[in-house]
Amino acid sequence: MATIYDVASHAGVSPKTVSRVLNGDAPVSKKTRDAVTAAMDALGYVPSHAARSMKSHKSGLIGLITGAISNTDETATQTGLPELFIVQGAQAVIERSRKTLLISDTGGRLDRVPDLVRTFQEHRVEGILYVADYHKPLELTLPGKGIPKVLVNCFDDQGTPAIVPDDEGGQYALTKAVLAQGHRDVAYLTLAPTQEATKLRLKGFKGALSEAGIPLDPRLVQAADLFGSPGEHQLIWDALDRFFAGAKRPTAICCGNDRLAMAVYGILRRRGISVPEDVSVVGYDDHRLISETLYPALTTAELPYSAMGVRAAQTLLDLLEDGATQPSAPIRIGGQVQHRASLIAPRAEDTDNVINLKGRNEI
Amino acid sequence: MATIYDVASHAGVSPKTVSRVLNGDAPVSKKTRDAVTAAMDALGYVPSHAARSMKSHKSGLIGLITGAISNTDETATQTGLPELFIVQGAQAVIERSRKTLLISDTGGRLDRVPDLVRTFQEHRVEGILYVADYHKPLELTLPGKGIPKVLVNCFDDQGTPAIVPDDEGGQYALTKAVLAQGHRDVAYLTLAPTQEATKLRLKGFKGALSEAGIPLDPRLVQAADLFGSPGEHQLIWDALDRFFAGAKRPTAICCGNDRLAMAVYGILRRRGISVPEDVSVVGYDDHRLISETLYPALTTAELPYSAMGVRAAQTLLDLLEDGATQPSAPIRIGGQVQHRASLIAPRAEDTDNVINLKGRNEI
DNA sequence: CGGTGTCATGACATCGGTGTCATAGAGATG
DNA sequence: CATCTCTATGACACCGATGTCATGACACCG
Repeated sequence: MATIYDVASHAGVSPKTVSRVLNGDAPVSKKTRDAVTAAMDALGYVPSHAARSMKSHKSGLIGLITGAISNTDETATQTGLPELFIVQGAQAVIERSRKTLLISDTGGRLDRVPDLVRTFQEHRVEGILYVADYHKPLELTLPGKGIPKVLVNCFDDQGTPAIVPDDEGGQYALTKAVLAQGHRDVAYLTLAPTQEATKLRLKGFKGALSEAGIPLDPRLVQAADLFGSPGEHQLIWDALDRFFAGAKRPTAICCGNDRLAMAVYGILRRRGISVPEDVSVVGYDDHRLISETLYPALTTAELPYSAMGVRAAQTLLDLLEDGATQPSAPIRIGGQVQHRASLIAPRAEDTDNVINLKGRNEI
Repeated sequence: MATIYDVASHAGVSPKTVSRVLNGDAPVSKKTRDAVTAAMDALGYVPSHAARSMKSHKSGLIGLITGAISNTDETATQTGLPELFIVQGAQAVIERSRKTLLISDTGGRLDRVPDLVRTFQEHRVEGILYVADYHKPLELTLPGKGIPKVLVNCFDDQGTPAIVPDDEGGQYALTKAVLAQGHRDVAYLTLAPTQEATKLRLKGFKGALSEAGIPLDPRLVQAADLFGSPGEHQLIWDALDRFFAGAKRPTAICCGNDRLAMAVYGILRRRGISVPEDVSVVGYDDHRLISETLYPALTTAELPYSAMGVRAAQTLLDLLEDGATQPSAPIRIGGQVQHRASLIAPRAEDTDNVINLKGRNEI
């Protein structure tokens, strides 16, 4: 590979002059510049990042740690939308700022994080983005003291800058959209109750109900997420059994994510219940591969992963410019409700019922 | 950040001795080694990759170009399985060889490839993996003359090493599995006819049919892929209309990918046809988010993206060791047929029919 | 006891750029 | 024409590692 010295002698100038042409940081006569440029082309010269960053003490690298890239089939916790979309958003921003993203993954094994950070340190990354596979508290202490960091989809209690989805607000808005269609008996098939998202979304769900003056029927809230493992279909059957066991059958079902909604579609069909005529179904994530392809297309709340990635990268870049930072609460990113064919108004008899209720409540 | 000089003076030895401790390439007395190690710990020393690679002329970096990471929502050509899984496989292998993967993405725009390669060259990557989003001919000439490259999911006519899926073999095996259940009237809802995968799989489909002595009914082969765009559901309706228009209705439907199968499930339900009792459905890709979650779970052929990534990385590493390489044909990677609930034997009357036919053919 | 080999260590140059400072000319000015 | 600015360029050191070669301290040998 050609060096700046090769270019210099080829063009009959000093290496420093070549450097000046490269960086445009000092006047160079047009004649010299042309000669240098021609030499660079002729030799196929590309400057060495290593030499540059060594002198400048700036690597121009941002490290990103994720589990997405090698969620091995074994550990595959396909909770919802792949973190990949977060990486997308971050990549776009980082690249625009003329830095390079160094992506590493844990392969699903947290104990590999120190190694990855070590590699980042060898490369002298200027900052680190740590991306979790779903909204959760940070499960470890990140090494790499002194390197600015931004957490994405997770948060710690040290005040490290963190970007998380607004689960409560998203479920609230989605539930409002369901109620706006006239539904009053709304079931909620949640993800695992231990998950951060479940707790927050349940809050949003309850908030929307109570605001509409609808008491929460505990029978209509069931958990049914096994991360896609074999027993899950059975779990959903059972949950639906409970939903439809009572006198007042739900006219709409909220699902913990689009993946659950996909399973619910199939199971409802098997039970002779059609979507959306008999019961409306909504998901969460707006995993478009699912939500747009399902028939009927799925109404869902956007999990704004791409926007979160963008925001995280911006936050990190700001942090790199400003230097110090004070602890702050996680930044919550909101998403849109995507209204599609799976959500319609309940049948007339139910609607009447609802209108009566409504009347009663409001008078 | 501490340097080797800091460590040296802290330990009271020369920088070169610190280097020896780091690399273990020359004898160092235990006492000295302990002092150096202690100094490194005390200072939090991490060697500089830049300085090392400058001296050694080896970057230890492998570049990977993909479109996966920022398939913007606009261009989102969600044809099947995300290339992500290819990246996974490659990452695992590269990491095991103590190299670092530098991942860049085109953001769906091919014209950015030269920039990315340029960045790779600045970092002096030792090799490049180019990953296409679906099986296709390479659409551009890759810059970066002299850098060993391996194509994944695509191929050129220059004999560049390439790793592609065995689409023909996969569809052949899958179709055989369908026929083995006793189906004789099998429809095929293909992806866009221009796609490499469509051509190859159709070959496999036809091969399996003809081997079973079943003539191909052209009416039972329809294309219906719009990459998930809005008009697609209608397209599938129409294709299914044609399938069920004739006297002999298909008892099984092969779909171009799992995503199409997901849409087909919904549309069949709407038409009052149950899966798998009335008609069996199979997909392609084994996109487990879909195939395992759909109810009933989907029989499908594995698109071995992870294995392809592994093979590609290995091929590249071999190439780096051996040096020169002679042009070769693309390496085809086969996948397994995943038998799940969506494929069962056709109803008795059809089976009788089949048995008759079979009898006729065999006698 | 001098010669020789081994072990442990250090001095110094080098990789490919860039920052600092010096300097040769070309014009401008008085 | 001497002096003063600029402009354009080069010499040289340095960033943080490591390869090469040299050397001091012993131990061993005859």
